[in-house]
Amino acid sequence: MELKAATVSLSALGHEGRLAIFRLLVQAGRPGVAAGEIARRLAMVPNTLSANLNILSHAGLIGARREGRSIIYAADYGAMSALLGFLMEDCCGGAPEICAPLGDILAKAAACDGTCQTELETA
Amino acid sequence: MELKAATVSLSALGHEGRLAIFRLLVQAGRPGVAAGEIARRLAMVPNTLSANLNILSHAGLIGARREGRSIIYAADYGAMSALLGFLMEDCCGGAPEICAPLGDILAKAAACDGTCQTELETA
DNA sequence: TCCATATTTCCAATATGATGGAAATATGTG
DNA sequence: CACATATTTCCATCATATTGGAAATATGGA
Repeated sequence: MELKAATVSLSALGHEGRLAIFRLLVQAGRPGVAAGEIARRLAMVPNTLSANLNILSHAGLIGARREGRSIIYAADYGAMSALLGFLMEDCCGGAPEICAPLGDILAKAAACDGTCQTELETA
Repeated sequence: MELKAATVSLSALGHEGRLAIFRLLVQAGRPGVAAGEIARRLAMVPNTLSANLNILSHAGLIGARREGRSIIYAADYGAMSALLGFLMEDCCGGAPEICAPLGDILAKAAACDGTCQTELETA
């Protein structure tokens, strides 16, 4: 990933509504969530939601598929991974003790065993 | 970390110049880099740089200390860790196989043994 | 075909962010 | 104190993002 693409992704996430949408989809997993359901859960006006979904989608952070009358959105975990990797590239100038805890926390989150939420909260 | 704070951090990073600054500091490690040195390396006009450093600082992503005539900026690895953790909170709805690779990549980055750059590039 | 549901597109008003020149402040030096 | 260096603040301009109402499009069902 290069700088420009990362900028697009981060600025897409740098918006309260879009970040809420993205997190909802990250937590929802592969099945994803229909646009209408997102609007209901986050209390968003349909057109605003649509614009924001479009921005996230254009940034590559989420994907969409049609299912009957609904359009289902889902997080793109590969894009998310690339983005986080980019942020941590050459992290801390080779001093492991600085950024090791960072990896620890994230490894726990990736374990996805149900305990990761509380462990993250306390971190 | 709550939604609003994460939004501030992400939108601070969602800008080409600021993201370049932040990565430079993340790679520089704890010693940090003087403002003037950042300006030189990234070819930025002093006042624009100052404004952007201020935004990153206000978002908590970087810290500053004065050293003689210079002001030295350094990445705040704790804030970075909290931000990445927030993005991955309750990741993927409990399906480890989806976001496990994400943790793998980041664990490698956190290892900081000098090989992490190439490993990240290929990921 | 007609209607209901789901989502997007169009549009205009408003707000927020980015930029750089010039001046101001702070520190160190002779 | 006078001067050079380092960085910030002030300010005005310009560009971009956000918003929601209303209309348009797409799908499925009677």
